[in-house]
Amino acid sequence: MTYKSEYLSTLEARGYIHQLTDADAIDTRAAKPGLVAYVGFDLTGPSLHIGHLMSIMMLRRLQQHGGKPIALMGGGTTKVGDPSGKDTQRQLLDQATIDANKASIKRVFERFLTFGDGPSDAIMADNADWLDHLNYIEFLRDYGRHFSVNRMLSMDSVKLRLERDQPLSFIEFNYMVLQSYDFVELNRRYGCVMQMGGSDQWGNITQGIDLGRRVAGAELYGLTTPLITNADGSKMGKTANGAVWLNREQLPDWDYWQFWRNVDDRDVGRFLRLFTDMPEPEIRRLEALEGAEINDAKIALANAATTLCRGAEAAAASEATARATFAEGGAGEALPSFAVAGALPLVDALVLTGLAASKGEARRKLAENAVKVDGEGVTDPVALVSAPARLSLGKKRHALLTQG
RNA sequence: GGAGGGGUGGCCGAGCGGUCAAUGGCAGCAGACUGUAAAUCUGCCGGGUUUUCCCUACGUUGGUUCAAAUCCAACCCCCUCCA
Repeated sequence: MTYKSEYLSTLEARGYIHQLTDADAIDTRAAKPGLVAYVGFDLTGPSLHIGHLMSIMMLRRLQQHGGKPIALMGGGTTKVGDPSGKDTQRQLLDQATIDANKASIKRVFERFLTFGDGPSDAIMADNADWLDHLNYIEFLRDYGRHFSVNRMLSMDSVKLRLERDQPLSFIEFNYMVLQSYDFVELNRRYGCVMQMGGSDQWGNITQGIDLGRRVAGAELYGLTTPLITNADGSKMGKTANGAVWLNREQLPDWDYWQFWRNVDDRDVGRFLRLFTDMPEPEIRRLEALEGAEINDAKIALANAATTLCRGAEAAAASEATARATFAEGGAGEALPSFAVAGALPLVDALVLTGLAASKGEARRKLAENAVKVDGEGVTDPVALVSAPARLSLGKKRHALLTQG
């Protein structure tokens, strides 16, 4: 499908579109300036992760094409819990945790979006502003009557739970009602006419569109992004230590850069389109590289993606460290570093630096010939090390011991 | 409220008195081969201890037993059907 609006053309060309509620209408609307669209984010953790990056990039693209993006913090809905894609209800968070998560998550948006009061400046909203003070009876009468339980039961988020004999509590069942209401509220407050999100949000989005039409006569739209998997079919964004966090406090710049540097060959072009602003001709050139040369494309991807999320300095420092560490066998300053006093058992040092999860694992790795100190293989389980030293576990994981 | 089924390591899923730190699969880590890739093969994969030892763990708490993930009791939670 070809679009006349720049926004949709770009989204289509770069692979962001999974489903649209009304492609022609959205295209027409997007062709005019000032399209207001939103994406909602749960505040279940102190940081968003790579899985959210698609949605964030959608908002960024919208702003690049003259639209007005709204990042909706789920301060209210997080207290309820989205059942989509989950087998069991998750732990409900207390207010203090939600507030802390929100403060932390906000920071990352400032890197991707420009906030302000101008026509295409981004807005950050929080649905706690309207959900916290709802009056139950009033809400049921004004909005609850527009929801068909029959229909809700048929939605994937609910149906899958029921089919698999998994529990679904009433509070979770209400999640989509509240999310639908968010859409209506954002339409009222900011003239927002489109909600975007991952493909698992389709049901929640269309419910909101229906509700908007029923209670406000508004014409609303929805757009979902595909679930991004790695070329090998696995879910994208998992590493040894869990999710790839966007916040530096949760994941150091070096690890963030390394994540992109290590993507599968087959994913390089796709990821450049989705997760960087690199122009198409340059992407074409890079993804055409073959053999060992594809590594240049991966470095370009790592630099561009890291620059966006962590800043140009973080990207440059990581690249320099990578070169020093891998190409020259030395050590770059962006490697994780730990201060120690005097000599200590190598086994303890491996645990301290996080290269091994336990002393037992450290001993096993020594026996497996996986440990190096300053590039020299060590297998002695009772060896000592003293700073300064560079510890390596395998070829990729390194840490520095410094005198302290 | 009644009847039945079920809760095992990150996940799935065996085990159903000792030989169980618990089969197998997935995920993960390391080694070989490479390009900090993929695929493949090999090893590892609760914690501690210089290792035929100790601790923790099979929903929770007690009990039976020389010995329990396995038997008994109570309780908690989930699912199904009935009321």
